[in-house]
Amino acid sequence: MARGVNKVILIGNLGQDPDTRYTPNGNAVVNLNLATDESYKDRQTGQLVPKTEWHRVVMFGKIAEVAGQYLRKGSKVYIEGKLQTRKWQNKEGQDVYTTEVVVDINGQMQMLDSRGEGGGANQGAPAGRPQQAGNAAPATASQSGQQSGGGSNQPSQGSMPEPVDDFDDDIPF
Amino acid sequence: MARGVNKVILIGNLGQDPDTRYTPNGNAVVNLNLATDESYKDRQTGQLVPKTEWHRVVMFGKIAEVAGQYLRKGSKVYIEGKLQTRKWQNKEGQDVYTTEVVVDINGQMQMLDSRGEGGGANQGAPAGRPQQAGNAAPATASQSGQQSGGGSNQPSQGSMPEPVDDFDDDIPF
Amino acid sequence: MARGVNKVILIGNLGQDPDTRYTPNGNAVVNLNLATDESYKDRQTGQLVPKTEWHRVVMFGKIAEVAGQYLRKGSKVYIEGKLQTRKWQNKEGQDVYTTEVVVDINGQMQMLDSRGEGGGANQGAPAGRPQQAGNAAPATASQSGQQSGGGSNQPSQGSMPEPVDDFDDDIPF
Amino acid sequence: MARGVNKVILIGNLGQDPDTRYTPNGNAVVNLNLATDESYKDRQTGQLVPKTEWHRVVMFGKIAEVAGQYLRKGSKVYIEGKLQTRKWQNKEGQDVYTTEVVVDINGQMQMLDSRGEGGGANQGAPAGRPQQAGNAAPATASQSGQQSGGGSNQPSQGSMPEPVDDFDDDIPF
DNA sequence: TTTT
DNA sequence: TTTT
Repeated sequence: MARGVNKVILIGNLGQDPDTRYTPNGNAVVNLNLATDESYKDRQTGQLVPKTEWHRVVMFGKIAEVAGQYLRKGSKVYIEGKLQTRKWQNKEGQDVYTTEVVVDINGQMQMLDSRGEGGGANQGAPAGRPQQAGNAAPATASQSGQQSGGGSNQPSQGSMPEPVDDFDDDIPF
Repeated sequence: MARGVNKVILIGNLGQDPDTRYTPNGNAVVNLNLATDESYKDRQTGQLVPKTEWHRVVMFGKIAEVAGQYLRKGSKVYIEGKLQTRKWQNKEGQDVYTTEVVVDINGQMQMLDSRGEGGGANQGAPAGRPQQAGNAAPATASQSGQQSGGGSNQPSQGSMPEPVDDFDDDIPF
Repeated sequence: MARGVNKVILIGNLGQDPDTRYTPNGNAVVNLNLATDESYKDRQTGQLVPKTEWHRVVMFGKIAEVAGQYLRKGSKVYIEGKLQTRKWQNKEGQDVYTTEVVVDINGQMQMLDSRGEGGGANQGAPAGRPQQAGNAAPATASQSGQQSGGGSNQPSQGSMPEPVDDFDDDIPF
Repeated sequence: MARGVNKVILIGNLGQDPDTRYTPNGNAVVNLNLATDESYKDRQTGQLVPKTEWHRVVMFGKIAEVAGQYLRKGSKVYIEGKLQTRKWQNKEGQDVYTTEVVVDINGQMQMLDSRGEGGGANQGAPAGRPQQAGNAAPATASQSGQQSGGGSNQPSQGSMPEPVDDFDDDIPF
């Protein structure tokens, strides 16, 4: 239930292969960087200037499993989720805020690489939506009705992947 | 034009009165903090736990003018915008990233306090949508077709309000 | 699961009290007429002309129960659903198509009459969101995770309310 | 401007090549049939049953031109528009209502066949987004800020393509 | 009438 | 920091 609406809809491409982890309960958690492109007219030159916006996306549950298995660097994807800002401490002990698009049991994902390669897939890893039998990937994943054992759509601080250790420096985004 | 989709839809309440500024060209820029509420069931206790998400919203152009004039602390509002992450330096010279919901010429706003007071309005400032003549506020503002002089929908770094000076400490969010 | 995206988002007011029925399984089905207003500039006169669009909304499950109980004629509401076109026969045996916004287990509803009356409520029926204890209505209803007994989100022709009988003439919309 | 929100977001495939026409002012008007797929679990059999929903889409202005030029039968596309129900008379003089998704100056379109053929393109007509120079199609089209000469986003009855003549029988949808 |  |  929610008093208010908090909805994000993105269509973009993955900057890297998705990062898949698992909670202690065995629930998949996938982190993505998604690029959405836009171009605007420069006031001075009148030129059309391309501008890429990067989005940090976190997926839980069944959608995370599908995303981790079938999305690859360059994959085009539709996602629907909600905005969430997380507070954490960097090495200097300072508060840092990271805003993410959370795709949980109420979210949606749809792979949009229906025809051909996902682009830039690593060493034989499946990209886009492979056609071979026994590996049929759903183009869309929604989690409504799912009984996600660990309540992954509202993870407590403790069950979330620790963000600080995942990066080389203080800036996680 | 855009290659990709980057859309945010929020319904929430303002945490404070909006902060209105003007670019050198005289275009209004309004900053809001918007709360969206959600509640989730705690795994341990089974209790319904309320959870508030705060969103930093930046409005440009005509929508900004309407928002600055009619929205107040507590006002309920629908907004449609896009995600944008800004990079800036804090006092220690460290990179800091702030994600905002940008409501520009392509965005939309709708005031939802149609019946009665907006709540918490300061010293005589109009709140909600007052019915008296001569002060008729549009409940909705969209900017499509607007010829926003300063190109406010793609502000260069230079024309944006300097974020660092606006706060008492390093954390702008 | 879905291959494709089919999403409708509306904020509008009810033209009449909601029409609540029940399936043989006891699941609530609510029909609403929702008005969204828009104004456009007339080419000839340059005048701003108001234009109201009416939407036929059908709600299932828990959302339907909440809607039937708390929404009234004039109530302002946010809904999220999907488009669905139904084919039926009128008295002359001709095929007629009716497009509806279906709010089922994947949809969302949020009442937006938080302050004051919902407007036009009939004889003591609760309108908007009444404050009195024992009658606390959720402002928002989402159905994710709900185990809707009768599978009300994909009703077979047989379990749906018969559309023809509900109206005085052939035109159900 | 709008008092209310009326938004439709679809990702689907075209059932046929788009139907392009022009208003007396020379503005393009494109009609599409868009399929969105969904599957639901049958109550009796427990089987996953596929279900296709067909949407009638009408595009105006620049988006219509791009759509008419680059979309083809089978093309996958993202569109954002608004719901509109039109009333007209069939041959028997009866009122008929047709609900369409209108993509005008406030709408958006994004072609999603970025990699490879659009599928089913007719005799050499460009499908999907062809890569060859001199034929570069924008993957996305938005019309905000556009000064559409004929006010195509709010067409009067008179300037719209006459629906009755376009079909073999009384049912246009 | 599409798509996988 | 909001709202119910």
